[in-house]
Amino acid sequence: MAKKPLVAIRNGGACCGPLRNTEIDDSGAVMLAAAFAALADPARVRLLSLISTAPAGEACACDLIEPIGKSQPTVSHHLKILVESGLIEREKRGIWMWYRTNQERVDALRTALS
Amino acid sequence: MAKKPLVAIRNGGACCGPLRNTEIDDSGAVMLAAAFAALADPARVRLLSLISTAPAGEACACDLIEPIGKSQPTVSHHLKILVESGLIEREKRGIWMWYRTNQERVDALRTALS
DNA sequence: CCTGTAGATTGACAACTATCAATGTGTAGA
DNA sequence: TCTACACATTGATAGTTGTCAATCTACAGG
Repeated sequence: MAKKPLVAIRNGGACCGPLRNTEIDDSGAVMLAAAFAALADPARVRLLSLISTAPAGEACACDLIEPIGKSQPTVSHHLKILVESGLIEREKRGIWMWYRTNQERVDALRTALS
Repeated sequence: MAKKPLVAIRNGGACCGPLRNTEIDDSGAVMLAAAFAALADPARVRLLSLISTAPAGEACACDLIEPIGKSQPTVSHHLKILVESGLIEREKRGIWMWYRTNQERVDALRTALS
């Protein structure tokens, strides 16, 4: 039976360092996975995009329902998941609910993919 | 009944542009959501991390089972999901299966969060 | 060929998710 | 206070996901 080499045969020493420098521990993985799960639905990806590109970085819930093309409770449900993940925040003004991104959290995800 | 202003009250004109410049369309959102779904489990986040930080950017499946702490079929299942998402690739050499990241796909995710 | 090993696949089940209709809650105008 | 509105919450249901035991496939050494 062949013995597995300790290091991959390809690129064995000459080239490129690892694609990431930092190993992700277990609790970090749980947090990252929860954030990625919040983006694991097309409706939520589009909601984050709509909110991020909205004027002044804020969007009213009333302007998010029609472009998503789902029922109002369903859009509200997706917004709640995004809020609970920390990727967006919400604030009530009058009868409208305004949403904006939490850029710190989004950046944390981007950093994890570096 | 109050009339909703066309633009958010906060930061109304003076400051900062949108957090993202590009609106994400529906088919793009579906693809992005599928990729994020592949990272929506702590085991898969750790697998991607382990593979990315492995020497020469490659890791043997046999070295991935113990650190994940799940059964061999379960780890194989998670690796399959990552492969099908396009975030990692695999190659058989002898009796071992070697995994490496598809950096182009990972970068696409990072760009989407910019 | 036979045998041992690496790891993928199958089958089953419990846990979770997306969706909508119906309903509840809080706000503003009359 | 009554009414209309914006949006959250509830309840129900169909579809999806994570997990492991058991099994299958392919490779290498003898």
